[in-house]
Amino acid sequence: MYFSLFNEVGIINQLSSSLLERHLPHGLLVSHFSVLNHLTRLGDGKTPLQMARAFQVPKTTMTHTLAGLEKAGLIRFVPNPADGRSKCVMLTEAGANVRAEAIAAMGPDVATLSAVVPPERVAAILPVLEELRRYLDSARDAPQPPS
Amino acid sequence: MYFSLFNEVGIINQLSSSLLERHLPHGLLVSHFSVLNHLTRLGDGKTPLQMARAFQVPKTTMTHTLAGLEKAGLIRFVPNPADGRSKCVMLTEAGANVRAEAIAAMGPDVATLSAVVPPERVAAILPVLEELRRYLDSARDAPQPPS
DNA sequence: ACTATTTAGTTCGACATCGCACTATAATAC
DNA sequence: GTATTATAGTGCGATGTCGAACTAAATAGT
Repeated sequence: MYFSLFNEVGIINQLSSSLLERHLPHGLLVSHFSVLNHLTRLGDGKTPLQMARAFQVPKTTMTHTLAGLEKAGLIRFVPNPADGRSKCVMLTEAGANVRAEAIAAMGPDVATLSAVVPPERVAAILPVLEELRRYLDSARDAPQPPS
Repeated sequence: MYFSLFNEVGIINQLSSSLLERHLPHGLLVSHFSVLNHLTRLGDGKTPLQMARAFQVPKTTMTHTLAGLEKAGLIRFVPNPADGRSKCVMLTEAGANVRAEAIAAMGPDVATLSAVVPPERVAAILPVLEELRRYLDSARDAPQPPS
């Protein structure tokens, strides 16, 4: 049954990604949107490594994603005053706008979705998913116990 | 909140994939395992296109995945007697063994997981996820992913 | 103070995914 | 029966992801 669970999760991830990307400016992926969203909700000034950890992706992936966002003018880097090796990621106005527009563009879809799968049900499954994620996260670096 | 949902789903997908791949022979990915699993549970003799649709992936992706499995000797192709353009995917003994061994190797992990997130809770959220998937699938209208 | 180790970030290479264009076969039209 | 259209699968190119090795800066050990 756990296989079915992971199977569903995989397909939902695929479908939701492509659905979201349809509402983003050309060339922007979910990974880019997620970063913009993160910076908006939790405030900018984070370092790339912090964000890599937040998204559970390798830092090389974050480097790549941030490079794309900077090239598009949606974020900019400032040196980290507390650490010469590091940078701080700052959201630009263009970046905030792109995020806001994407969310607005998704409004109708979310509305339709919430009619099919009401928020209560989502709220009901979220804690389970979070727990699942925490377990998987903890099992990520811990090899299977000796048997 | 739906964003959080998709975010969790994305991370869970990532983590569960790498966890599963740790128990697969070197070079085999989740996509390969999923195909072996599918052929075992639903019977072999399916065409590549049928499988592409079942997994919601473009057919080019399925071509690639199946090529890898054939190269590893885990499946083999036979011509489709009903359609000269098509093939049938057959599971080999080696393929069935690899699947069985991977599942056995995951046993302890699944056991640990089921202690943290008991089967009842998984059973409770699966229908919601399935409904979510059905909606997303139906909303995937204009473009042509598979087929 | 000086060296060793750790850490932030990048570069590079490997590879999975996927869209587009193409071939071959089947189904349909007329 | 031939021409048109639709379908199954593949080759190719572009791109995202990620591991390994690298550079530079910070911290720990002595």
